[in-house]
Amino acid sequence: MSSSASIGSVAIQQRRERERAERHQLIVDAARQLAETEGWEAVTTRRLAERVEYSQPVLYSHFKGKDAIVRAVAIESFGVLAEQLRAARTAHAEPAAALRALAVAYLDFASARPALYEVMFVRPTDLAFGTSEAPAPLRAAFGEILTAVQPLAGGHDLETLTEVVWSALHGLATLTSGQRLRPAQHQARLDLLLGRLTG
Amino acid sequence: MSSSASIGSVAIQQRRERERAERHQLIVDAARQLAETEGWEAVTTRRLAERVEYSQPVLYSHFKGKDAIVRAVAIESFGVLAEQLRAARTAHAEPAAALRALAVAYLDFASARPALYEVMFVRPTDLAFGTSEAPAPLRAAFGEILTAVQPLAGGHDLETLTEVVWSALHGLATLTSGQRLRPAQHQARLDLLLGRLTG
DNA sequence: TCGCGCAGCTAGCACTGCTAGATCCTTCGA
DNA sequence: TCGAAGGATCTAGCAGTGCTAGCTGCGCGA
Repeated sequence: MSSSASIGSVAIQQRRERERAERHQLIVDAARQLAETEGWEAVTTRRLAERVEYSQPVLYSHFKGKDAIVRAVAIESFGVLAEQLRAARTAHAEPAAALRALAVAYLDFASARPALYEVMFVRPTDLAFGTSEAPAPLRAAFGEILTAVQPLAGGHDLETLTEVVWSALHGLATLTSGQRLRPAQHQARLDLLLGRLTG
Repeated sequence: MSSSASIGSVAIQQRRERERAERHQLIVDAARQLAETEGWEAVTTRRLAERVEYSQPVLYSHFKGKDAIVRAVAIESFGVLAEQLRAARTAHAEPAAALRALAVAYLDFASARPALYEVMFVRPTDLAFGTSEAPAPLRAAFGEILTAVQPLAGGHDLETLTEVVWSALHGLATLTSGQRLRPAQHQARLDLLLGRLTG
């Protein structure tokens, strides 16, 4: 029966694509998990292959190289961050409170998930940012900050002010993670920053 | 003649120590030069050894490991940055102008010498910072920012405000270097930041 | 001038990212 | 039902990494 045979081949191909997609995600998950528990220097192709219970070359049938795997983790993480920023922002009606909650959420993400923050913002990557080619989760994360800043922009250019706010948060996040700021003054710094930038 | 012999041995030992110190500096210079021209991924022990015209093991008689060489470059660079910040700050009598010049000098350093800035502030290192064990050039660099901020601190805690200013500059520096901010708005961001933080 | 001590080298280990080529298993057509 | 074709997967290996054990030969002191 040629008809059932062709139906079968389509179903089989679909199943294969589904299995491939699952394994693709398995690799990304393993990389993220390994990085979060042991740091990015522990993420090697051999250890990754061992985790997903396949040989190394399989990784290269899914990704062009190790960098592409790391990039996939980064893009996924932008989605997580965007979601958390949104939750924090929308939990407050008052603009100043919303921005503050968003800022706290941003810094919490950076300190709670340093490996993810590192690969998203610190490690030099060729991820497009400003352009329209930037991945959607990435634009979403920036959009969250922008939305929170908007009601407080006053006479300033919204996008410029957003860039400044983001830069300051990023600076606080990375210097804090590098233990270069006095931990006890964490909240005082944030208060001072937000009070001055959007007072 | 035992006296001349012992004098000779002292002189010889001094010469050896001098030569060792010169070679020590030669290694640090080679590492810095290699990093600035080809990036830190090009700084390998083999290429470094080739540059200084010795075999690899010689590096390990001077430094505990590759990390120690990189750290030496970082510490040296803190001295350079501190000097440039000082020059910019002392060139202006008016406090706001002095702080602005210092900020511009900071961002210029980051963009003109990205490899140095990276190893000083971006790469995760175990360099002590807040403590008194921090290397002198490192404390000097922070002190320059603090001195420039001081006249404009107003009612705020000086050290906290300095940390915030530094964080914001650091954020601008790293996000700019990663091409994540709109280049054309560079000056607008700095104006906005300084105006708000120390207005 | 001789012998010692140590500076510096050669060679190699265990690891890295990545890939060529062999192998086996699945699927399809006769 | 069976053989052949195709592709998915693995083994083995390359060139490079940081680092070190152990040999060698030179320079100094007596």
